[in-house]
Formats: sequence, C-alpha cells, structure tokens
Amino acid sequence: MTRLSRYLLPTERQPPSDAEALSHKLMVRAGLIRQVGSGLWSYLPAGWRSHERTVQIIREELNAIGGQEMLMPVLLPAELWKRSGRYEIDELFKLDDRKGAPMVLAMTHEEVVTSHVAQFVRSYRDLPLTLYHFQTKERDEPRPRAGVLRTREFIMKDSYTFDRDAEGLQISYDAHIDAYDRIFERCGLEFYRVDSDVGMMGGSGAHEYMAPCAAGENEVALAPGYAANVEVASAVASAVPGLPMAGGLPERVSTPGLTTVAEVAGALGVLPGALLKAFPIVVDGGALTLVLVRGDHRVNEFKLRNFLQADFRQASVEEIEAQIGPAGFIGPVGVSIPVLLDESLSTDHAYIAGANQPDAHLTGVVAGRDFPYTRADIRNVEEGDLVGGQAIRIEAAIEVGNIFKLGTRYSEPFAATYLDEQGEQQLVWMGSYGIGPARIMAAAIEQFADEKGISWPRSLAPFDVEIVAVGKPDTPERAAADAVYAGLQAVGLDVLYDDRDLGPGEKFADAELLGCPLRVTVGRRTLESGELEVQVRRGRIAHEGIALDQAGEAVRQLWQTLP
RNA sequence: CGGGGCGUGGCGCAGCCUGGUAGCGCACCUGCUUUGGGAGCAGGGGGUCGGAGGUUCAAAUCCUCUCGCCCCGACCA
Repeated sequence: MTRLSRYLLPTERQPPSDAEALSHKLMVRAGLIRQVGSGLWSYLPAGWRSHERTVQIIREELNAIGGQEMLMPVLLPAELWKRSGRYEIDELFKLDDRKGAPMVLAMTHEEVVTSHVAQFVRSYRDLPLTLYHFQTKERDEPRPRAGVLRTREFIMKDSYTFDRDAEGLQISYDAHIDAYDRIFERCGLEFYRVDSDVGMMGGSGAHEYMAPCAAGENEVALAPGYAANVEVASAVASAVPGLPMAGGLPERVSTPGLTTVAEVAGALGVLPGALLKAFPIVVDGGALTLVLVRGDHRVNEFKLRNFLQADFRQASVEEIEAQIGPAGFIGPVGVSIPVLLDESLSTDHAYIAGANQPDAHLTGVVAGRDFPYTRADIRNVEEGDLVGGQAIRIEAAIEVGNIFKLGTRYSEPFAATYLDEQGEQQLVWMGSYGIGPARIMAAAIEQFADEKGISWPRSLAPFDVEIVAVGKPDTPERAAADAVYAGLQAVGLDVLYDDRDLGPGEKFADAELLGCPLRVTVGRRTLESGELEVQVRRGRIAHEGIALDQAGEAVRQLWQTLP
C-alpha cells in the first residue's frame, strides 16, 4: 500500500517546538517518528521502512563475515548481571516479577550470549564463533536528547565473537572492521573509524565509527592519516611564543585576588600558556595528587584515568587547603604530594605557578629543578596541535558504531572455556560490536538535509521514487501517472505514489520533505511533451530526456547512479 | 544530579501580569470553485487549559503540592 492517499505519513509544516537537532525536527515533520515519552519513540510506517533498510544492510554484511543471526530476550534474570558485576549500573532498568524474583531489562547482551556460549562451546573445534542479533536495548539514560540520537529504548545490532586466543580475536576484530567499513559505505554516510577509550572495562582495543554532523555528541580529532575520539587523542602541542628559558630560581610575585589562569596571565602580561594549571585530584584509594597542564590546556579525564589505571575525583577545597595551599594559588613547588606533569610542558623552560601562599604566584618555575614529577600524556588535544607534522581539526560527530576487544572480561565470570589440543582448559577470548540503525538514519539526515528537508542516501530512503501526480482525478494525466506507477514497480523500484487530491505545491513540498532520492512528476505537461519529469533530490537537479513510454527501465538506471 | 524553560484542540501559538462567555493560524469535515510550488468562498466539528488541593460569588489566570516534557552542564556499560 504505497498510494499516499491511503498511507500513514503525517507530515507537519512546523517542527515540534521543543526540537533542537535538525534530524529530530525533520524526522517528526516528515512523518517518520512520533514521541511517546522522554527518550521513547514510535516509528511510523515510512520511518520503519528506513530503519529496516538499514538493518538489512547490516545483516547482509555480518552474514558475509560468517555471523549467525539469533535472538536473545530483553527481560533477563538479574542473576546474570550480578554475576558479571554490572548489576549496580545506574542505567540498568531493574524490576521484580510477580513472584518477587529480581529481573533486569537488557542494556546490552554480553551476559546472556556468554552464558550460552559457556554451555555450547567445549572444544577448540567449536571456535571461532560469531553471533549477533537485532534487539531492543533499554537504558535509563540520565538525559535522553535530540530525537532518536539518545533514547532510553532503541534497537541495536550487537555481535559477539568468540575465539581461542588473542590472535583469533584480532582476526575476528579485523573481520568486523571490514564489515563495518562496508556497512557505513553502503549506508552512504561520511564517517571515520577512530581510536576510542577502552574504559574501565579493561579491554585491549576499541574503535568507534563516527559520522560527523552538527548534532553529534562526540568530538573527533582528525588529521591526514589520523582519527581519534578526543577522549583518547594525542598530539604535539603548538609552542608557547615568548616562553622564557630556565634561569634563576623562582621569584614570588604578588597577585592579590587573581585565581584564574586568565586573570594571572592578564595581570603579568603573559600568554595563558606561560602558566602551569594545577588540578588537584584524589585517586581511588585516597592519595592526593597534583596534575599539571599548560595554562591554555585542559585536563583529559579519560586519559588521566587510563594513565592512573584507577578512578579519581577532583579534590575538595578542604583537602586542597589542608595539604597544598590556598585554593586559587596552588602550585607544585614545595608540596609533598606526587606531581603529574603533562607531556606538553617543557622542562627546559620556566613557567608561572601558584606559590601555595595567599595572593601570590611564582615566576621562573622549572620542572625537575624546582619540584619532582612524573610525566604523563593527560591533556585534551586542541585544534591546531600536530600529529605527524599535520595540524589536527576537531569535529562534532555521532557515534554510529563501536567495536571492542573484550578479552576475557565475560568469559571468566561465566566460565566460558574450551579444551585446547593439549586438553588444557582455556578461557574464550571475546569481542563485542555494536551498531545503532536509528543513529545511522539520523546521521544521514543530518549530513545531507537541505532547506527543503531530508535527502536520503538511496540505500536508506523509505522509497526509491516518489511520484507526484499533478491534476485532477479521472483525467488523462492521472491515468498516465497510474501507468508510470505500475511501470516503476514493474522494474523493482519501491515507489510512493502521491495520488492525493491536493494542489501541486503541497505535494512537491511533502516529497522534498520526505526526501526520496527521485521525484517523478506526471501532469498535463508530461503528456504534452511525452517526457517524464524527474528531479534528483540531492541537489534538487532536474533530469531530462526520459521518454514516458519507457520510463521504468530508464528511471531504474538513473536511480542506480545516485549516491 | 546542578542550572534554565515549557505544559491551552492534531501541529504552532495568544490569553495569565490586572480572576468574569476559551481565542488565532494551519490541519480536519460539508458544499461549490480551483489544480505545475504549501488555493478561494461559505458553512461546520473538535479543547477536563497536564493533575490534585486551596483562595474566591467566580480560576486557564492567584497560592500550594505534584506529574510530564525540552534545553545547557555533569554522566553515558
């Protein structure tokens, strides 16, 4: 049923008042989705068609690397999550069944799939194994946002690989890289595969697939041959002009009431980069540590956490004043706690730092000579930093997929083991891999929409072609439109036929809002010229020269040339 | 969790300050006209004003509580 007169496609002239992101506005306006609650969305027929096209691309490429599709439940016994140690996660929905047994709603499926594999896999001959499914995920997000970009319930493709050892995992991981590259390519997205944080889960490697666009929640650092999430990105800082070389011993300068880098730099007539920014933290276990970065840099909490191999928190004012000095005037000289020195700080130059006395700073401070330190790369990269001699730029992006080497994180608690050739029991090595089809849709909309609406990549569009019939019902031009409809369907195209009894303006506007890659107009002019009027949605380019009587094949061939 | 904002017909909004018949645009229904870029005329239908309690002769409007939703930040296996 793809006659628009009978199809549920409730388009809106105005976006919902609370929508901010472009994809959110357009998906609602084009009649693809409707909100049910915060972070909860229904897909209307056309939106679901796009979602399912995305799903099918993912399915084909995972099957191509030997993935086996299955289905695991959303509702799970809490026991599984207690065993993996993830029951305490705040985002995990928890509930009781009628007997009072604790249950959870799956936010991902490592626990279930590993418990299955622990049962089935006995021998090295059973490995490797790649399993996947498309299943609803439930996450009690602190802040759902931007339409389908961050929701509390969404469908995810999650796949899991099981191998004998780290080398096997690497092979499975590489196969997923190939499949993912093809998937996002086929989806018509601009995307990057970037290095990403392995987090506290202790995996041995991870990448994210990032689709750059304005609504993105993540930032990626990019340079020729380099792509990384800013959470883990590493680069050479640009030098601070006019930074003095190490010289005489530190001298105290009076800085009454000046507690910020900007204030001190301004008062002393130097660049912010001439200062040491002190960031006191308390590492898990209780040790107070002073983290130093350049005045114009920011501490990167992911990199710091990874370096420490432990969690940490910012020190309280009480802790700072008890063990370091007055807040706003702290520095590394003379303190008795460990100092972490960011790699971008020079040991040959002199910096300005807090004096650990009220209303005073020190100039001429030299790392090593004036205080002991440990080196670490713990700062956020900045636009213009160098990687391999090339300046990086930073772009906002949507995370559309991720791949993660889990290692034995789950095989241990679930005792997923096998017997090797020597009869020795070994742990299975795992990888896990996610893709959010809804985010692919939203990213495609963000990347290619124009002022008229959505402009789908042809692989994701709800329909390949939309026919706009201009003219009254029961006229020769309507009969011609009917014939074109049949002709396009006959060559295998998915066609949406706007046969509504409306003016042409509304139909054109709706067609461009929905954004199918081709729009075919059939009206009196068509009959007069004997030629089909075709508009390529991307760029809104008119395409001429298709004869009405052989429309089907010609339109199909044109469609195949589209992005 | 901190900060800010908003709940009035399907969508977008006004009305609230200063209490007194619930209104506008679009959409919808009927009829006629119109049909190549969001038509015209005429008639019509639809709203417990998020919810509860209170003040008052009278509450969309004032007060209290509460629920929901959005944005920024924090957080994001």
